[in-house]
Amino acid sequence: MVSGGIRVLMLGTPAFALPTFEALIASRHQVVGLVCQPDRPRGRGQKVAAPETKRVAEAHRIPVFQPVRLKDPALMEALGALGADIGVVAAYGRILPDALIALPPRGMINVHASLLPRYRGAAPIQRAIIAGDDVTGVTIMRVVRELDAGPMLAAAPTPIAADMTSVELERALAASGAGLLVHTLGRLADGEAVLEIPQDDRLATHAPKIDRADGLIDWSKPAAAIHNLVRGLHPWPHAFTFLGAARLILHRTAVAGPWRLPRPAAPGTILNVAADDFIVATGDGQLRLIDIQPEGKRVMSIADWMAGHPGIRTPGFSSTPSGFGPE
RNA sequence: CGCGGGGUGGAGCAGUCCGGUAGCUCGUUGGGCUCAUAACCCAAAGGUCGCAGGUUCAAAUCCUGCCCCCGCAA
Repeated sequence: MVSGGIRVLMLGTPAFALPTFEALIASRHQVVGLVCQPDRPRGRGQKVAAPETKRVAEAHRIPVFQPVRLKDPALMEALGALGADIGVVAAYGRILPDALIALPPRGMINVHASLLPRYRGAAPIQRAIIAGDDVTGVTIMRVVRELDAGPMLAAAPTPIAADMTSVELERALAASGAGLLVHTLGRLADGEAVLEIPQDDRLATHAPKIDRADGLIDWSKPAAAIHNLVRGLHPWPHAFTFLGAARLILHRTAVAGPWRLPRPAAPGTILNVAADDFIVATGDGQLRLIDIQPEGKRVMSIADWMAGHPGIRTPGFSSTPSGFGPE
């Protein structure tokens, strides 16, 4: 049973890589090293923080490499000395040079958080939610030169619940991916013939990295699209809008109604403020706000916020800060 | 020393510039009204104004130091 384990080089940086990393450590295989991004200043006050995977590696006394430059002969030599049979990549965060991909004799396999060839790229989880998909998944594929384009060894679907946020979906996919990866790796290690299905490039879509600016709400879009943006960008970087000059982050919303309006309302108009109801007009349908966060404040329910802002109606929400005071 | 906002009854806020009885909305509790209600009316409870020191007859408010929360930027 303990026989047949192989030597694995892990490449992964953030939380998404953790379940896979830990599953490998717990498996019959031997993790001989971790490659992750360098410690970087993060958060307020520019404190330097270590990647999540690094802490786990240190706890298990696994050698850690945090190269700034990947095309470094000394690095190649050091990694080569580990004698890994295969490389496992999970959200490492950079494109790998050919020499590194070719370093382990059995190549490298990758855990990707989408059903390829859809959502190749950096932000497949968020993009799937923003698009309103009701199913996504994980794919195990071979690492090739082109980003996320290698032949597929295994895949598993995961449903996206109606109000799921990115952090919740990420947890589900990370767990699913870890199981699938270890299973697939086991078959490879046992010398089983694993079918490698080429991706149909014609069906490929891209999931570019998320940017803060992606969070700016366009109220002329349908309520459902805005709701999807809010949960797709939760917990980072969050969807936001402006009320007067103040920036407001939307944490939780719901598609409301649709109520019939006595007359058409401009997108961003505050339609209804009741005891526990706050409805905003969009380009198509209405959006209910549930939890918000004013700039400089902590997250609060819309009811709490209304308690301190009685009678808020105008000027409604907009995509740019306006100088006019709401009261 | 990256930039900035904030800490005031349980919650959200005003008051701070220009020191002088601590206020608003919501919630809670009791009562009333109502067929009824998250609605309305009346009343009550509930606060060391983040912490420490200083100035002053007097500090939420001015001065000094510190702690905590958050947005932006990375």
